Amino acid sequence: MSEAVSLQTVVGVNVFAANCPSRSVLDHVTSKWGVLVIVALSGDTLRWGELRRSIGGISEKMLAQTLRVLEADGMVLRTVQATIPPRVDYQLTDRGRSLADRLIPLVEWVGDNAVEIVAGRPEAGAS
Amino acid sequence: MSEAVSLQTVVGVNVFAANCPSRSVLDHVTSKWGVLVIVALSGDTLRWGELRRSIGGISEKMLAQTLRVLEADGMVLRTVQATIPPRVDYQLTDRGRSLADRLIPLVEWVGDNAVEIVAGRPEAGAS
DNA sequence: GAAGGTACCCACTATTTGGTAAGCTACTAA
DNA sequence: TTAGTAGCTTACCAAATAGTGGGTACCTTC
Repeated sequence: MSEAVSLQTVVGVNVFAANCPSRSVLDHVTSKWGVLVIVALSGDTLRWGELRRSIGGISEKMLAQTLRVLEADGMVLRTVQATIPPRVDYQLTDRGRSLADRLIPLVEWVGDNAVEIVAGRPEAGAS
Repeated sequence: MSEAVSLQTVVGVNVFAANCPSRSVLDHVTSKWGVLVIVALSGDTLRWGELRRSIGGISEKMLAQTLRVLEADGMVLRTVQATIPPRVDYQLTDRGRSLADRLIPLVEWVGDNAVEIVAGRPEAGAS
């Protein structure tokens, strides 16, 4: 059990504790849409509409909600230009970029292994 | 936009496409309890009860459900010994271990940054 | 004989998450 | 005049997720 224990010891807070506030952070950074938003912004600054179009299947509601959470956690910076039509830019903060460095390998892993994993799943109604 | 585009190009499938099957894999590996189970098992094999006790706050139902999903995706291996009382061991497969290699840096990042992030959040009911 | 441990499953309920569709402001183009 | 654009917000509803409490089987300990 050496490794798992050392993990809990090394980090400042214990993610394995039920009431640890880090749990909320973990939930945000591993949320369904949060991951994709962070990775999408890892390339460069995107406008609202660009973000919406680049993340297939996201609804406006979910995009807005996800961006608000990520902004509150200091991962994403929102810049409004009061022009007509309005222009709103989203970019990663330093913190967001350091998070993206951890998320990109994960997303790449999913991309590399997804086909195999899906193909290997037992069928739901197998006899 | 070079980086974000190259990310989509490099991986075999496009995680940004709405109907891509990789989305389900992404959902599983970033699920609330899935992350903690994988990381907990990264140290070594654990029994059902050990797993339950080491992940604070998880219910039996959620642990069972999470383990079934991870087993179906080939991340976790379940070994039953038909002794009395029954003994069931859970361990990572090779695939699970390679996933853990991507998840541990993320969880460590959360552990290192959680305090700062939580402290910096705007207060909900600020005047 | 009652209680406890192990590793679950099942039904029911509650909470959270997510989707759909509409509306909003202020403009421009047809 | 109507439609369209940009970037949202709100209300309503469906679905997924999560918790509770019970039951199971078989044995050991009190």
